[in-house]
Amino acid sequence: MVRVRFAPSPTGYLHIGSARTFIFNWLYARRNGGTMILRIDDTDVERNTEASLNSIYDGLRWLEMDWDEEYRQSDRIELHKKAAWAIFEAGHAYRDFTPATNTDDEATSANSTRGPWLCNPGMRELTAEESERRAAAGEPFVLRFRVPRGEGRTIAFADSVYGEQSKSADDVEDFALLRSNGMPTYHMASCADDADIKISHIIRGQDHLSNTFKHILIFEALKAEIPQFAHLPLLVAPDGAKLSKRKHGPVVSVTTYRDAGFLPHSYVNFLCLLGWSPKDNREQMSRQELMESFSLAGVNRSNAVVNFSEEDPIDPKAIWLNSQHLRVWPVDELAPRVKAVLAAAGLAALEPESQYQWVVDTIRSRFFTLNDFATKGRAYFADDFPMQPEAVVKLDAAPARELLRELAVRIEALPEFSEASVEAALRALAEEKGVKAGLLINGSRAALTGQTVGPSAFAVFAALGRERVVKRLAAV
RNA sequence: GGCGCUAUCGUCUAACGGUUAGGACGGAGCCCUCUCAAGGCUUAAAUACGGGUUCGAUUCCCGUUAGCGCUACCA
Repeated sequence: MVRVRFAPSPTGYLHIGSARTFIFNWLYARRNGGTMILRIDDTDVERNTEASLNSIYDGLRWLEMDWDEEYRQSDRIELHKKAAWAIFEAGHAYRDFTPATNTDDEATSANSTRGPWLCNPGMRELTAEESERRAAAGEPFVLRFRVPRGEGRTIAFADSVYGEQSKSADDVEDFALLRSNGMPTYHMASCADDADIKISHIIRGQDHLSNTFKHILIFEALKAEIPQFAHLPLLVAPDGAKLSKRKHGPVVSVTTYRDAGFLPHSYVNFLCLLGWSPKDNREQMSRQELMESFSLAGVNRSNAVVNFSEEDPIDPKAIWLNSQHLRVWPVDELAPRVKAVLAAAGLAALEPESQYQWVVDTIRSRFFTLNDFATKGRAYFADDFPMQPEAVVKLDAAPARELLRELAVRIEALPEFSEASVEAALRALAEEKGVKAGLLINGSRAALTGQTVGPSAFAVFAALGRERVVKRLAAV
C-alpha cells in the first residue's frame, strides 16, 4: 500500500522545486495505485502566512494536481509532543538545560575549528532525579535525542535514488526533539506524523538526505516502521546556488509560469525533465505518458540547473516545450484557456465558436505561450492592433497600397468569400498589374495583421472574414 | 572544520565494462516557401584531473579538485 506525502511549510509562495517534489510524489502515487497526501507543515508560527498557504493551493490547483488526504501539523501538536515524551520515557532522550546559544555567532558553531558539535557537556549524564528536580523547579530545557555513542553503531538505509547510505552514529549530534517552549521541532513533528499517517515512501529534496539518519533514529525509538526513502536532486540556479526568491526573483515561483501563459501540463512536463528521464529520448510527454513512465529508478543524482538569465528570464527549453504542447493540444480544450487570456486582455473570442476554434488552430503553430494569442494574435480578435515597422515597410513598397485598396474593392464584389476565391482574385489582380503575387500576399498580411510574420495570407483572409478584410485593406 | 552527496556538450539528459559517446533546447548554416521565432536537413559542442582493476573504462575502486547539502531550541 503506497502512501506518499508532500509537506510544504507555508513560509513563501509555491517554489518550483517544491512543485516538482509534489509532482514526483503524485506521479509515484498514481503510478502505483497509492494515496497522495498533502500535509501542511505550519508549526513555525513566526514565519507562516495565510498568503503563502493560499499560494501553495493556487499553485497546485493551477498545475491541476490533486490529493486524497490532507493534514495540518498545527492540529496535531499534541500528538508530536506525546511522541517526544514517549521517546524520553523509553530512555532515548534527555533534558538539556544548557541556555540557548547565540546562533549569529558563527565562531561558536559551524565553523569552529574545535571539531563537530555533538552534545552539550554534562547534560547526557544527568541523573533522572536531578533532571526531574531541575524541570520541576521550572528551569527551561530542550529535549534531545540520546544518539547511541561509542557503540560502533552504523545507521544505514537504501535510498531509492542515491542507493546504499550509511553513517556512523558517532557523527550524528544529539538533535532537539522539543524546544524550551515545549514545541516540537521539525524532525520530531515530521517523523511523528509520517509514522502516524503511515507514510510508506518519503520522496523529498536531497537537502534532507543527511537528516534521514536522524529520522531513522526517531522512527526506531517510536517503534514505527521505517518508510522507504527517495531523495530528489535539487533545482539550482545557473551559478549552482540553491534557488531563492531574494537572489533569483520570480523564476522560482510557479505563478510566474502561469502568468507567462504556460499550459499546466506542459510546465509539469518541463519540471519532470529536470532530474528525471524516461531514458528513451522522449521529451514531450502528456500527463498520461508521464504517469505510465515514471519511476524512481529514472531519477538521477546530480542537481539540475534551471537555465535562466537576464536576457532569458525563463528557461528556453520550458518555452520550447510549451510551444510543442500548444501545437498538439486538442483545440476544444485549448480554446477555453485562450478565451480566458483574451478576456484578461480585454478581448472577446470570435463568433461562432467553430470559427473561433478554427482561428485558434490556425494561428497557434507560431505561438509559444497562451499570452501570445492576446499579443501577437491581437489582430485576429480586435480592430486596434499595432503596426510593426517591418509591416509598414512592406506597405510602402510601391505600388502596394494602391493595389491593396483595389483588392479590397474586388473582394467586396466577390460573389462568394473563401480562401480559394480570394486567392484567385488576388492572383488575377497581380497578373493584370504586372506585379509579383508576393507583393500583394505579403502586403495583405501586413495590412491585415500589422505583422510580416504569421500564417498563410489566405488563411488570414479566412480567419478575419470579408468585412474586416475589406475594411483593413481599404484603409491602407 | 566534521559528516554526507554529486561530477557526460553552454543547459536538460542517454549509453548490461566493448557505441564514430546518442537525443533535446539554445547557437551556426542550408532547403522549402507568400512571410515566419513554423517545418525539413546539416553542423560545431562533453565523459573535471590523477592513479589503479581489466584484453578493454563515461561506466568499477582510490585519491585530488570543484560544487551542493547537513552540522540551530528553521523547516
